[in-house]
Amino acid sequence: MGSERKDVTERKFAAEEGSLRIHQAIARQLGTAILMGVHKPGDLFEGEIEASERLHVSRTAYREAVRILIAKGMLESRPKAGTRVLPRSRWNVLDPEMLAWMFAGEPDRDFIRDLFELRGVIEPAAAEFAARRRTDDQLAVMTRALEDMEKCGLSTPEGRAADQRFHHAILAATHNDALAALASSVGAAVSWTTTFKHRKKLLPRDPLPDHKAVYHAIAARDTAAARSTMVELLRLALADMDIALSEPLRD
Amino acid sequence: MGSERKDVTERKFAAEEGSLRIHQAIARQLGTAILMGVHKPGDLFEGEIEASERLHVSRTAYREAVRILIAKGMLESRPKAGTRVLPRSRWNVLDPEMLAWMFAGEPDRDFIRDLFELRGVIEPAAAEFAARRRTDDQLAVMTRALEDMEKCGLSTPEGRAADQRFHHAILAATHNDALAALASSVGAAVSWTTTFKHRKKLLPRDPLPDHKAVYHAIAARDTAAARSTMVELLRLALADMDIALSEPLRD
DNA sequence: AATTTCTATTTGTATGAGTATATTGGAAGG
DNA sequence: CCTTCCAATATACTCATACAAATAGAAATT
Repeated sequence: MGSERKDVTERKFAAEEGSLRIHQAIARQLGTAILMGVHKPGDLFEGEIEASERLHVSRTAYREAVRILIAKGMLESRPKAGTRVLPRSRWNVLDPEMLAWMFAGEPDRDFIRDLFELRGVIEPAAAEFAARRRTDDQLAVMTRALEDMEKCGLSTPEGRAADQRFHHAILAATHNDALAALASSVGAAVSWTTTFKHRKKLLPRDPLPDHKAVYHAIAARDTAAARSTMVELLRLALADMDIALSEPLRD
Repeated sequence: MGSERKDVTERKFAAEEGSLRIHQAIARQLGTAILMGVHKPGDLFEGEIEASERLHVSRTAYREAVRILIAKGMLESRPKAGTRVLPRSRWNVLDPEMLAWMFAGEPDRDFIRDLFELRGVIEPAAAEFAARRRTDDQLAVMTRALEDMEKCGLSTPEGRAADQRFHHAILAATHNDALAALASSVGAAVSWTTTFKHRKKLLPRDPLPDHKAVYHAIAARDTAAARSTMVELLRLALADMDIALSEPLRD
């Protein structure tokens, strides 16, 4: 009975980090380790038996975790050759789960810059499409998101969630599944913006005016204004991030 | 011994569709079924035992396949609740493997249109960044890709591969991992362009001039020209696709 | 030196038993 | 009659073990 109890606590420990299923917990653990550079591209993993024993999980659970990471382009595995980390260029860095893993740890400043640059490419165009194609329902979602932002403020989790909902709604309103798939990437960038701002304690400029300008342009189906107001919103958001100060954009 | 032999043939059959491991084959089979609408969002899958028996594979293999699809955002599974198809908005439609599955079957015209629109957003900006940041090595890759395109022509698989390499090299030359991660998506769109052209037998306008114009702009580090030539390249590519004719762009 | 064959190692697949968890229906309480 | 709570139950999840397949690398052969 003592040993049974020990097993249970060990399992709970393994799954700790957020009450995930074990394979998910292991995938996350390995995934973040890779993202943080503990395992570099080209590195060979230990064998399945050793690895699963060291992590106190069954081989089944460990293998399912590896399958997840393979599906995200981080690993490859072949009999006799073992499982090794793929080059960064093969990683699906825009995968929502992967972005969440990055977001949990200390963010890679270079990648944040990349994400922001992606935002700069995607969102103005998205705003333009949204102004042209949005339905009234989609506009209503933006309305509510903006109201929540105003009510809660960006210092609360609810307010930040509303901010993400607003940008998400714009991408959804493009009626383009490929663009909409980038919602999590854009959302991650949005999230990091406020996080950085908060960390630096530079008490925030009110971001609502920029958002409202975009909103009104989309509501009025004014494509040119939608693009330009979004560009302005991004310019201000970028200015808010100390990344813009400490590392004044390459080129 | 007879039964052993039967087992072997059955397994080989299950894995057929390209000498993949069984879990990969099942993942692909289920994935394409979902993409083709056989299983719609919200649909519940049969239980693990039934499913694995029907497919003549072990629960282990079936479960690993499901893990892959969950990692790509297509499924979700919880004890007692079963495993069900997630709404389309959750699918990672830009995942390279998923694009390959789409590409194998009859393509969804709407999604091709979406992909092309994404190209129109991404590639002009990417060309501009590439003109600014490309290294000589990266330019050399483009040079060779262009040579191969010229040598082989777009009617050969080698030529088409070279076409993709060219566009890939541009994204790589942006030095932006987030943009580079979209290479497979852009590549899929590129690939479909020539496929469609070929299918309609409208014997191809020579695409080399457009490509060379972009190339020279990037070589000369002329950002404005890089953008404008890429826009022109995309305009012509779009015009080539009968999608542009039969379904004359929404809006 | 190049080619082929062998073999040892590693992942892949199968099976069965047992656990954990969330849903659902029903009982207790309002 | 409606709401809240609880327990029964179906389902995925985890584990342990055994065996099969594949392949990288060594060894033998030409």
